[in-house]
Amino acid sequence: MTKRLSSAFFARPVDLVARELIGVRFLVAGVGGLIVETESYDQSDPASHCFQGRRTPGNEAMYGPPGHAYVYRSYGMHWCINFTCGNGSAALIRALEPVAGVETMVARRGVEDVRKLCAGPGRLCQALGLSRMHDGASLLRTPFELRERGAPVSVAVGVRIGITRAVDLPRRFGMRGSRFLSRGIRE
DNA sequence: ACTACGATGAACT
DNA sequence: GTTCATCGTAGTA
Repeated sequence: MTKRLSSAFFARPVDLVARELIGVRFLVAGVGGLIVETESYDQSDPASHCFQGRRTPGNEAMYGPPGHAYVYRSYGMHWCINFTCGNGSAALIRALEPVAGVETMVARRGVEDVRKLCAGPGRLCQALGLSRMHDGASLLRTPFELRERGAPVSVAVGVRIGITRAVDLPRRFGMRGSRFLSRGIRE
């Protein structure tokens, strides 16, 4: 088994962390898979919840220590999870390649197609059972398990999805050739 | 109290 | 590729 990620992994520039998260094994209570798609956000980014140091009751976790979960509700109905990297920055986890607990994920999602279990931030959170109760929790402790990638991967960089501000920034990272992305990467 | 708006997903052509 | 249902959150008053 590969090594667990340390808090130092997250205490670095968010673009680097988001890139290096590709291929990392991410489990919640034993259910999950390999991270194949991320996006980065920080205070300088007009598309970020923390743009220019903006603070709301909901985004406090992004100003907390690196290596914690920032879970927010999207469109009033989906949950999305970010890994905090300090100082109002975080990497949004957008898609996983399902590896462990596939039956559990199928039951939670109500779909059979493995490619649709974790392809998208909302789907991924539903499949892993993530919600507001995980907001602010440390990623280094139970129920989370994050392990270094076992083999090198090729990372594609493109523009982000589903935002209306700063649409041209190259802050989306994906595992090149993966069939489990929420969408193809536009490089 | 009232309103506007999504870091989406599902269904559809 | 496209449309659109849906509702919590945050901003305004």
